[in-house]
Amino acid sequence: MPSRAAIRMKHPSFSVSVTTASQLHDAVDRLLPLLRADASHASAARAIAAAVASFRPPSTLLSNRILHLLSSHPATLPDAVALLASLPSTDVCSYNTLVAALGRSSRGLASARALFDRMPRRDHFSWSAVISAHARHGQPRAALAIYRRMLREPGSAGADNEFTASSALAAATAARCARAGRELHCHVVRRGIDADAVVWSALADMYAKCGRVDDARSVFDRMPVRDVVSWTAMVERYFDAGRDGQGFRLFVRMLRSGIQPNEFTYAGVLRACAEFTCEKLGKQVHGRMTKSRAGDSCFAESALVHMYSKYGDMGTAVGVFRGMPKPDLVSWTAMISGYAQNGQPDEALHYFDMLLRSGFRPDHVTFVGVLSACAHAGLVDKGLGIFHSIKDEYGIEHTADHYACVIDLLSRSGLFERAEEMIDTMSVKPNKFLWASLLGGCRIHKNVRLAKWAAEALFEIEPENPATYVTLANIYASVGLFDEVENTRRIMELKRITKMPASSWIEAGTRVHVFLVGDKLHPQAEEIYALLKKLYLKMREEGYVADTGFVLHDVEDEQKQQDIGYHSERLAVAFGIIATPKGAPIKVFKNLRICGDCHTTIKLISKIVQREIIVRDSNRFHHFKNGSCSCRDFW
DNA sequence: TATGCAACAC
Repeated sequence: MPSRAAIRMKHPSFSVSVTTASQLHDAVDRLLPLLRADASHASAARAIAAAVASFRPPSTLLSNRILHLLSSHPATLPDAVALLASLPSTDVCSYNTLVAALGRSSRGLASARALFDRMPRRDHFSWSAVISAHARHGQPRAALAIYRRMLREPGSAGADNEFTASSALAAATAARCARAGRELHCHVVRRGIDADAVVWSALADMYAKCGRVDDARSVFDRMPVRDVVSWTAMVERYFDAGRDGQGFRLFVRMLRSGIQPNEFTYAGVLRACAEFTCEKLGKQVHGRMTKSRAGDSCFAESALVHMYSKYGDMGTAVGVFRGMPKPDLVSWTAMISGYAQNGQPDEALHYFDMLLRSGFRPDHVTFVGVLSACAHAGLVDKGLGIFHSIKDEYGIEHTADHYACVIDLLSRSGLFERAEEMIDTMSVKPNKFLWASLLGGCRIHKNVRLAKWAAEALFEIEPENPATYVTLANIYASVGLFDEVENTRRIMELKRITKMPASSWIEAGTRVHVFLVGDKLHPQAEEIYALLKKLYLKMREEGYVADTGFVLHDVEDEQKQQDIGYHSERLAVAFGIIATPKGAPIKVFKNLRICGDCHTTIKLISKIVQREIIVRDSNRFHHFKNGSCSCRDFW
């Protein structure tokens, strides 16, 4: 006699009417993907679960299916746990499903472990699930210990396969433990489970993330099979190591090998294009992505939004965003941060409002974007209001990054007492961004006392960073404390800290042209210098006087003007005027922060030559147009 | 059940 029950239910997006077991199976199949995507189907799942519970005689198969269904969303996980406890007999599979589901979130980790320990019998599936759960949620050492326990345990020999090995490798990777990784490498070779693409991928990734990119590459080269994951991972690791040339070359080889990049590949390559400012390449990759299915993914498209923001091209960024059928929180956040960095705080706040109206819950990264928009715009009250709402309204704990944004906001606006008070009373440890923000504010407002405090904290955190010394020296120079300037320089020399040379670059034609201060190496150097001279004459007619407070050395004024007159960003801008068509915008990138006098000068140049000039320095964009800058001189 | 995983601030 087959089991029978009558279920009839109607939910907004799910209605079902079943009487037989096979119809019930179908219903579970339909409901599973719905519930996975959306908690609103939880009640439908519970209703089906209740119906199955009343089946007579009880069916183990059906119970397992329901267990599977309830495990597929965090909202119904507790129901799954209760169901498992109520079942008269449970097989390994039911346990496994639940251990894996619990282990997906860090909150469920402890319960997953407890359940795993209670299991009467375990197979490779159970071990693998519990090892990777620990590796994923910050307990990689525990994961490795569980793997070792597995190897010791009698009767678990069959569990030592490619699944458990790759879970253990992921744990070694997360622990950044090359020693454990090497041991695992030997182990898989000895056991002969090294014919699997996933194991090889995990091996290569382990070496790369432990800082041995070349070892990773030699593993990669020896792989018997390479799939899209192995290629993507290897390309990514080159980018992580700052070896962009090798990364891009490997990406091209991947394409030539006929491997179709997926959304992860594209996202990674686009991020690298943004980071290494390869605008032409980025656009080519965009074009290629659009033609492939991977281009429809939110994942890849958010990376596009981010990339165009980093190029200072918010027009294209917003175009990509509007074309997205279903932007997610990351996409929205990318838009907000993009507008913030490009000096359009009103747009950033507008997008924040729209995000809220679309029903998204902002996360801590979203707030970094929103707060930095307020900071760049000097919106003190608005920014402080949002800062407090993070905790009071959204129940998110303030992170050190949030504090850094607010300190940025206060100190840019010269509100040093409030900044000091906040630093003294904040609930988390100030990070380097916070101190760097304070130092930056002190630079604007020439606050020597707090600058010393910030610099000292930075010397503790990152003693090797030349930027701290240079900024501090510039602050001393700006108030005429030249003994202190000399002192700072001496300390730098003593500690053998060398300034990162300032450089600017611009893409023109098929090349990237790089300039250093006073650089005459460019083939068109003569033309560039002649143009600058001509521009300076025009500027002087308009009453411009060089602001020499920004030069580090205490030298004769005339010499200062010489140095400042040929800063790398000016050379690049001048070259841009020569090398790009009349009226076209000029886009320059600089590795350090733009100098104050260059800022003034480029404003004037934008007016004289009637061109939009975009300068992206180490921390934000300046859009110069007709004599003014998008940052409203507030930087 | 295992590998690769987008957005943030100086």
